[in-house]
Amino acid sequence: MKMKDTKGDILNAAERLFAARGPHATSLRQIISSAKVNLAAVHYHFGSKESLMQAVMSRRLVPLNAERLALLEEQERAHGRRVVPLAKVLTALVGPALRLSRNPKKGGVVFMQLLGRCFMEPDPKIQAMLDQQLQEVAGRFIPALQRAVPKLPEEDFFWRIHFLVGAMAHTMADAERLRTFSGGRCNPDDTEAMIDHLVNFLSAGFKAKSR
Amino acid sequence: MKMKDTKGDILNAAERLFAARGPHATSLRQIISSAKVNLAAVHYHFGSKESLMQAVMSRRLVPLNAERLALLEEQERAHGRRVVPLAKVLTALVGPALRLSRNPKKGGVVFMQLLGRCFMEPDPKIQAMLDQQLQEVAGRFIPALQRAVPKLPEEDFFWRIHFLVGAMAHTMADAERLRTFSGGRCNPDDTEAMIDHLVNFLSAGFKAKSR
DNA sequence: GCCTGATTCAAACGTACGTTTGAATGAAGG
DNA sequence: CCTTCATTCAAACGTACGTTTGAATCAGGC
Repeated sequence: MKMKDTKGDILNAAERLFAARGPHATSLRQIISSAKVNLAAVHYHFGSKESLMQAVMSRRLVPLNAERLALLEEQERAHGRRVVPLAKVLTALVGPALRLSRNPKKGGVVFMQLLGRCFMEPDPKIQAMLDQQLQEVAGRFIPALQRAVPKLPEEDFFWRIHFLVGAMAHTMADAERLRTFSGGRCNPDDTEAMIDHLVNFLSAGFKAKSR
Repeated sequence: MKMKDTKGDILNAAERLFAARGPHATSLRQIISSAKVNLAAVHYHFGSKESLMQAVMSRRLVPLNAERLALLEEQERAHGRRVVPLAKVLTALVGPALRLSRNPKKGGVVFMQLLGRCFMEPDPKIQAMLDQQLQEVAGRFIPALQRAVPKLPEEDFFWRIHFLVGAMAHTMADAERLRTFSGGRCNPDDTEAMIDHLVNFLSAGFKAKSR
């Protein structure tokens, strides 16, 4: 009855270390030392460091993106033929990602940080992987957002999507920094407050008059 | 009359490669090969890879931050005892950084990208360096921003600073991505338009009613 | 009890890294 | 001309990396 879950142990250790130091700055030897498994086990189970990274991301991203799409569909169902309000769409998009920090079974704050970092990662391999994972989400959310701000010129609209991604990624990657920076006035552990602040900020930004 | 500027060549090559692949993923050998200098020259002139990185950043950041402070002071002088409007403060903060891309003598889009990446860098050494370089700017701009939105509760205020940093950093690090993502509708080469879009977005976000 | 296939393991592979060394080079001063 | 000092250079240092290998271990089926 050993039941040692080598594969899962590697995934968990890799997730934690990738998030803390970045994928490039994390070595396989650090991972296997933390997971207490043999070095060759990584290549046996995953094939390469790059495939391991992909597995780390997929494990969490697939359900996360499914949740985003489900929330959006729920809103669209609830609103029938009417347009889903901007704040509802934004909440369906950023809520599941930020809420990760409240769910240790899904990686908790650790994976949230890793996901935030990946948005900023220069490595084209990681970029391609992320783009692929986000393709469906983008395809569904962009039209929904556009319907929510129908009078906004397309150029403004895409700039604001860009700012949205930046604000969201930075919040995911480094919410903890805000605690000290704000002198304790902000508490990143209060996830729902964090979501409200972000959605509130983004909503106002999206609704700004174009110039 | 050789006049070869080894030190400058290294700085330029390092800046370009650090920005393109990230400091951690760039090796000294890639840098010296691009700069066409000897490997030992890096340690002769800079001492270590880390010091080189610091030199790369300081060369641009010192004048950049000076420009930010000068613009802010100019606004404060122009407005006398009245409060400097939010958009003016934001422009003084993000304008000089985004305008880098128009000034090849100051590193152009290359350094802008590197600076954006550094905000997201996990490496504590880089974080400490950035914090130190930004200390004076933060100390001057935060009160100015706070005066510009005096009715905003402090908790909201600091969250929005956080979102501001994320949107700005992402815009600096990856404005080019928006060109393809928007299907050509957005043109990151038009720096002044980029600044307007960002300031417009951030202003609306900062002015949003607290909930 | 042995065979089979999946898993674990210690050891080594070749490569690339940041850094150091010590000699060669080159211009300036006496 | 010789010394001096800063700079450049080729070569090597030791270390760490991702990956591969082949044998050891283990479980379950016949």
